[in-house]
Amino acid sequence: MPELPEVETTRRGIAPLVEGVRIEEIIVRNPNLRWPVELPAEVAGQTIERISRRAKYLIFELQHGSLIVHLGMSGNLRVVAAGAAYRKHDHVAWRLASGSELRLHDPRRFGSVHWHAGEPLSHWLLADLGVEPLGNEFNGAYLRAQAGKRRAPVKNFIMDARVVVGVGNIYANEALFLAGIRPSVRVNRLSRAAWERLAQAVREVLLEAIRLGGTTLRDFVKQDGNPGYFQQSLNVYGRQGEPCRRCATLLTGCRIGQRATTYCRSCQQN
DNA sequence: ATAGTCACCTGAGCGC
DNA sequence: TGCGCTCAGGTGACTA
Repeated sequence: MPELPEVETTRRGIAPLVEGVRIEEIIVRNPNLRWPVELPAEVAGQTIERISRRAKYLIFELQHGSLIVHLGMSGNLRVVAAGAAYRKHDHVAWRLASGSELRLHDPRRFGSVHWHAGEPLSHWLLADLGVEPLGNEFNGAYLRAQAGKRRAPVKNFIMDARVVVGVGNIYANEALFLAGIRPSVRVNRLSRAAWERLAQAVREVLLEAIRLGGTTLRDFVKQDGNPGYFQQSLNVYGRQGEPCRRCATLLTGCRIGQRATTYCRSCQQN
């Protein structure tokens, strides 16, 4: 489900409800997520000092280490009253001293929960990640340098987490539309100006999606149970065969890197 | 090193 | 109503 805006929306939603609160107990109802959930007993009793984000990972910074949570394709985190009935696919629950419970709900179980005693960014899942798209190092020159002599389609490249993190299938399609770049173009064929437009478009689309609370396609809900509203702003994703909002040309669909791809053959010519 | 493919899992939607 | 098929917001591991 979640790309960077949905993860950030989740972080902002739960932060005021969990920061500074002690974890009384962690209940692992089903450890069979993407990786087995194995949490040492010492996690209970610690206070959540801060919840931060790196890429699509949420980092619960505790007193003596971190919980690193990924929501996979279908995960969400919500804070509910302690004792509320479990729903199907509520796999992990944090019983909090505030009397609430934080719950990880993830039908497809592509999400994960890791305990890491050291510096969180040194965890193997986080160690080799590329730059944050909303950070200072991310710009056209950086993308161009990273592309080097590579020949991957630009859509694959922009979704490569070793280059830049947080850009999933929805926002890759949307950013390429905003930048006027065809998703299939090989990265060694893009001009300086195109890279600059793309960096700007990625930043713009992510910020706007965060502002609107993310994109709700099927089941994403914010921590308060409400959906995000960015789906109403989608220009191309999921709109194959429908008219381009800018020029009314019918949008073209194809698959790039096994993922559904939609673009306007008129507006996106590089 | 890079590009492309596969796998993990459940649920929704569609055609028949 | 049911069956079988396809597809879905991610990403590590594998193959050439």
